[in-house]
Amino acid sequence: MDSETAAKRIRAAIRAIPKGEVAGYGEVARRAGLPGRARLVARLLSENDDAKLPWHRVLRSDGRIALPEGSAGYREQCQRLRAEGVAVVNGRVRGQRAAPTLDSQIWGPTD
DNA sequence: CTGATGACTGATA
DNA sequence: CTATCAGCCATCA
Repeated sequence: MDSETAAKRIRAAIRAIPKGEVAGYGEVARRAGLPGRARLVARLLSENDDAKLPWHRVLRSDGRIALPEGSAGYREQCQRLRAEGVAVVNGRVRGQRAAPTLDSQIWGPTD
């Protein structure tokens, strides 16, 4: 599969994240059919230019904002998440993990 | 080809 | 809880 397809799948996976929910890089990559490509997802977000892409719903595996605290992107993500009803405290999303909340919510229990 | 780099992850102490 | 370390993948000098 070429990078174009991979990127397309990843964007689709991110777009599938419902408002008010969050997902981890690894989860997104896995659901995009690209297991182990968490860093690829990160690279895409760093280069993404699609305003329709809810990149702010993508967090690290520990439920933390991936961007460095104080950076513009960090504040942007925090703000957007809170605007969607996601409780963000000290750069961390309310909840111990990010992705697990999805699996049964978005993608469905069976999968 | 080799090594460095990054919006990463999991294991271990 | 934080700190280190070792994988991992794609890209680039």
